[in-house]
Amino acid sequence: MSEETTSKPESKAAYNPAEAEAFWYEEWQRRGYFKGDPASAKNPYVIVIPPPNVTGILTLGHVLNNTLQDVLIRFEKMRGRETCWVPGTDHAGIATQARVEHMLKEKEKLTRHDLGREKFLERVWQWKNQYGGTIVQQLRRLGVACDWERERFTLDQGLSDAVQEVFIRLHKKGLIYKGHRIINWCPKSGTALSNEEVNYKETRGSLWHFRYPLKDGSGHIVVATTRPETMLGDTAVAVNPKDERYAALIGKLIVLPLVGREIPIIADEFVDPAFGTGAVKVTPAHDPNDYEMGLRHKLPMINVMNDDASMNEDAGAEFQGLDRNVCRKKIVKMMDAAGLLEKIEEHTHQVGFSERGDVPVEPRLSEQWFVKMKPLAEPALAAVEDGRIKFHPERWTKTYRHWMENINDWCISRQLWWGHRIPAYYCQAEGCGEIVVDKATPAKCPKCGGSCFKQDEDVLDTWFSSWLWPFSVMGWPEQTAELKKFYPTATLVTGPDIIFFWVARMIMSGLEFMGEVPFKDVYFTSIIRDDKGRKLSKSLNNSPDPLDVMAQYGTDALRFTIIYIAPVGQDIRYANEKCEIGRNFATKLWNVAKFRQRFGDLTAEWASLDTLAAKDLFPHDRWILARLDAITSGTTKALDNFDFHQYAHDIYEFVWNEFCDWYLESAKAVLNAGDDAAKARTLHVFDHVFGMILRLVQPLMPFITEEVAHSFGFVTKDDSLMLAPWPKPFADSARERLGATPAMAALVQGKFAMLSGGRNVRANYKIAQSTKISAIIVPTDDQYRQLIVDDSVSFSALLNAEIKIIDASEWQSMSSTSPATSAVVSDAGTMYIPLAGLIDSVAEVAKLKKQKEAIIKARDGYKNNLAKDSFVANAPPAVVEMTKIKLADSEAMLVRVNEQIKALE
RNA sequence: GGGCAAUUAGCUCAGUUGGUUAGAGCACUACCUUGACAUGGUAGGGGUCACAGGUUCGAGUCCUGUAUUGCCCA
Repeated sequence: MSEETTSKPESKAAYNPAEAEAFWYEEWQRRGYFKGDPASAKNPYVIVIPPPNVTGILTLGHVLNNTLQDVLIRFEKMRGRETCWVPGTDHAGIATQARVEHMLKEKEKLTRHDLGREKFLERVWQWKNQYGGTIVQQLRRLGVACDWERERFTLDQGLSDAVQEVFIRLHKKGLIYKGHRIINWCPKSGTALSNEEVNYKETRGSLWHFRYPLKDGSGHIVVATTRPETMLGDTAVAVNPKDERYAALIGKLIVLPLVGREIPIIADEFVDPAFGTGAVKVTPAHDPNDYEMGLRHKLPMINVMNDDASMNEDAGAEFQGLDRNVCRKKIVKMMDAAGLLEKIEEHTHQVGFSERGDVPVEPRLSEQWFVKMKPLAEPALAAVEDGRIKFHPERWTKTYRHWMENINDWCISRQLWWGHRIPAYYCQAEGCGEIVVDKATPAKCPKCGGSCFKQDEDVLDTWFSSWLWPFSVMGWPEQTAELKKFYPTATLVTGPDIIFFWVARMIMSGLEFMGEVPFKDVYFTSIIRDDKGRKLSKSLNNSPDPLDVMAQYGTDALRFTIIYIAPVGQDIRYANEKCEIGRNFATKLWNVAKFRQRFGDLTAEWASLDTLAAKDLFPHDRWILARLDAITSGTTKALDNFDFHQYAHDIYEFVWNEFCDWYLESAKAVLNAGDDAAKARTLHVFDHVFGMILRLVQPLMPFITEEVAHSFGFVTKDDSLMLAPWPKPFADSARERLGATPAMAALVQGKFAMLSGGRNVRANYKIAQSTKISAIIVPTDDQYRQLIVDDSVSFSALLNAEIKIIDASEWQSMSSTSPATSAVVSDAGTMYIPLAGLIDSVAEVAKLKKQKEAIIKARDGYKNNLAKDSFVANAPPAVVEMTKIKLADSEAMLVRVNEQIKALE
């Protein structure tokens, strides 16, 4: 360790996150703490990272997602599991290719076609090697415990082998096929897309009503369309067979305007008589529904567009070469001129946009490779339905089920160069047309014996490699030690936006190729928005750079904050200023350390409480131990249930509002005033609780906890908090021996309430905190009496008061002669604070009367309940019992309040 | 059109299988630089839990409907 990071906290004014972060991350890595050992005998706990795009830079989404994974890994490591978190990136076909193409155009005025495939790919690899590591470097800044030696890239040799193997196996099984289908074409990227890569957006457009003249001259039929340019590819007009308006026209021919083609009027159930005119033009090569109709009615399918969405020669000489939008305007103009434009309606409809290009996709008929999904989907759906895989929050199973039950075949070919090239080879012999799917160019055509082959030009969808990620990163198809030990993985943490793209498909491929689910739990993260609820985006400039945030507030602060503010299953509203929560919390921990530093070295046996028993301890000691016990159970349960929000809140509340506000201040009094034995026992309890707090916080704030643990000797120099065992709740016997029971904790809390009441009096009468007051306490019963007596050192200090503990009869005789007092009536007893000359009787009476009203209201509630037979009969006995106690307590308190009111009036 | 969520303090959110007088952070008010911490402390103000019905001894919590908002799918 360096001088800087081992220096004692007291030597620094404030915690310096940057130093600790840089030092410890290196150190953890150097010591090999992130490595997962497949030879370990321990029960494995494995996560594969959702591989970020190699083009990506760190966003808040990554911060959230990876912090969650890191919390789980660190938590499970402390619980004794053999943890392994496999990192990596994906090659992001379209995005990366577009990036490099853009760069080439800007800098060298070249297109990829100018360079040719091979040279272009060289340039992409060059780019990848230079810039592609950005995000994984940035991830390290976040402190993630990834096993970097296992870092993978989807275009690595091993992963590419897996892709090939899978393609060949599925093809052999008949689950991969090549066919003509209507696909979503992205004119900007120049490639086919899968259905999942299309986002539907509500778009204001027009509904054009065109008159299509009947061939026999008997009139016309009016069709409505949102895409006039596609009329050039129309091969029919369809009406609903039940639609009486058109019954007589079915079977007649139409002369397609501007084109002159004769097309039939057909009847098809699909047509909605209520939409538009009830008659629709049918363009089978440019619309999925029309395509289906085309198949049913054996219509010709005429593709009228080029790859860039300009019109092709089949659109007719007059339109060839026009962009689809230009063509649209021209068609409308010409139809209008011909008197065939009946009307134009405003029309809002859903238009599919390319996820990548953000331009409207063009549905068109095209020959592509597809995966047949139904046979893969069925077992994948079953795995989630029967609980082999659990989704958190559970409701996402519905989304999953709906998609799985309505699944379409997956278009996997992309007209790109950057990616896994499809392992299909076409026999070039004249008239043969054989396609061979294999790992390498075949030597001989099985059909014609020819030896000249050409490999398919296209590459595979990036998700076609990502869906193998949980096992391809472990070396599949080789049967490696990693695969045996680490598959299936434990938990997947990802965003619900890729449930179809990735999660569902990984489940399919895991079951298909490994025969086992790829993970057991899937935690779906929240989506991060800005504080106004808008999505984070570059164009809105509302997307903070996490590196800046970490520099400003500290990595631990950002990690803590993002988990702390993440609502359960809802979107996160993020603003940089919220990181103050995490920063302040880190500072709080740091200051606890600074405080503790003043009282010497760590208690040697801090980790064990075996030498302590209730009789040695102050009530406030027993209280903090009881609270630690509860918080240990609570945080463990929260993490077991992926309730990260609960975990962060529990630990925050405990540290701040219980440990610091009450325990530390109580202990301070003993440490400043008590005897040596009491001081030693207090430090023992303090150190135990603080040590356990550091362990409980470690998964969430690994840097500051490690730093503090080392500076105090909670861990030895060569050890780490990362390797410390996760705290366990007390055994029943220990809880009893220490007297650290929930019942005890409740009594001590009653004492604290009395103290708050006393402080309230001080505040109301503006008595300076430095002014010592006196307080006469009449405890409610012996239990409270003993407790206040035992804690009198801290009690006096916390109120800065000289206290006198007496019983009710003593007070009776005292009160007649003593000066006016302010009274605090609480569960623990009544505290009288003499305020000679200061007392404001009117205000005192008002305060007491307000309290009286509240007590009466509560008491009546209890009374009414108990008066009802139905309540006593139906409510659980424990509730009835508690109500009786509350009734008795409130009546007793009412008596005390009344007495005091009487005394003042 | 179908589905999923959400609606609790000025703002952002908790609130476990229905059971004490509904909580936290931020913001707000007053006081306080006290030997851990002003990135702080103490005390305090602030909510008819979206609305309307219903079930129940008891509803923020369960059911039905309505309104508003967001997301997903077609």
